[in-house]
Amino acid sequence: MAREPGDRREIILQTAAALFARKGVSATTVRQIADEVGILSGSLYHHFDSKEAMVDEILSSYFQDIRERYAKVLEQETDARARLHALVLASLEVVEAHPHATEIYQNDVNYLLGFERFSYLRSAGRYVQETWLKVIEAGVAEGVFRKDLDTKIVYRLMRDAVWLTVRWFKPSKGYSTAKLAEEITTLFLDGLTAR
Amino acid sequence: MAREPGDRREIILQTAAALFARKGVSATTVRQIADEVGILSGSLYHHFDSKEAMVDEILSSYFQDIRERYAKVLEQETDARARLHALVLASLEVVEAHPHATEIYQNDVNYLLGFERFSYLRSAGRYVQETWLKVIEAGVAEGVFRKDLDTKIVYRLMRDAVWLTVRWFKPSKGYSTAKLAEEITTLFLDGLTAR
DNA sequence: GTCTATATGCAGATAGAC
DNA sequence: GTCTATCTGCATATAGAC
Repeated sequence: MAREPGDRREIILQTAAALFARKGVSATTVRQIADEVGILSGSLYHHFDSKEAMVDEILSSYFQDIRERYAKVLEQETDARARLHALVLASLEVVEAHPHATEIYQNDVNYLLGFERFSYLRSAGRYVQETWLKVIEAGVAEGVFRKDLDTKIVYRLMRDAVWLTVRWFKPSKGYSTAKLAEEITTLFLDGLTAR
Repeated sequence: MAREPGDRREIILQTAAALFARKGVSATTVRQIADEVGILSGSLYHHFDSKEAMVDEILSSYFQDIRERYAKVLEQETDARARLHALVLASLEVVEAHPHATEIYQNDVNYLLGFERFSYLRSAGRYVQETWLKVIEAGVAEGVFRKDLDTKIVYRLMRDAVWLTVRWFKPSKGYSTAKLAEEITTLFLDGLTAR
């Protein structure tokens, strides 16, 4: 199997992402990344300008994917309950596709926002929030969702519950991402109380 | 107002906690801590053995407080719904009392678990999980909570939603910690769907 | 594309004067 | 209890040979 050009670069990026996710960006050294790839640290700079450039590439493509998937959800679904479920599922699929990026963002946003180059993370976060709020507020307006809860608080609770699944959920044959999406949706929509 | 002995130490610890919470433990330097306190970095070592010793003290007292509050909840409440609500409220009160420690733990557990001295964080996390699971499973056994959801998943979703409030919730006159506890409890128990 | 070699700076930490 | 002064090591990053 022939290796594409850019393959090597991709391996470095994957290795770096795994380390950033596990120990944090700040605590991960370029030497550790190089060691794991099997080259010397100086050689990394043939592929990337800096450690931050690696993080940047990881997170940029991450948010690009989120935008695309969220846009599709808004296109395809109209029913409030179905839309919220689709948003949960799309997010879990993003987590599955980019577990390292998700973890890096969740753990290190505060740190990264200290760098000028990562200020776009603010607008990326805002976009996600606006998408969820649109769906939740439409549901409330239609009378499908409760009016007595603060929509922004509902969003934040769902957001943290959904994205933090990255820390403990690994899809398996017995328990798929789709099944987890079902469980999360019914918990938040129908509640834990037996009827 | 006379300053107690140990006051200075406490100020250093608070300053360090705020920095650790904002930028992460690894990215915070002892010099930054010292600067903010208004002394030189070397002087910190009169009060603490190392940077990690500061983190240790912050997190130890944090989990001690959690244990005490959780024990009280189990003592005082017996009804499943009331117990779950009390657990939510107790956790939010811990967040309010130790916002920095909460954030440090949430953001940096993975990194800290890389140090031998922080391995106790594993058992601390286990204790919290067991307490919640006890309450949730009792509710299911009593028929008050649904039987068709995975209790461990329900726990993890609630856990992340509750503890991550530290990132966005600041109690105010118009919106207290108690009110947020109500909102979280009714969302998880009764669901978002209008009836 | 990787290596050798190295610049440069800053990290955590210590010893002893004040 | 803080400062001065400093050790030691490791961090990111670069230049140029191979």
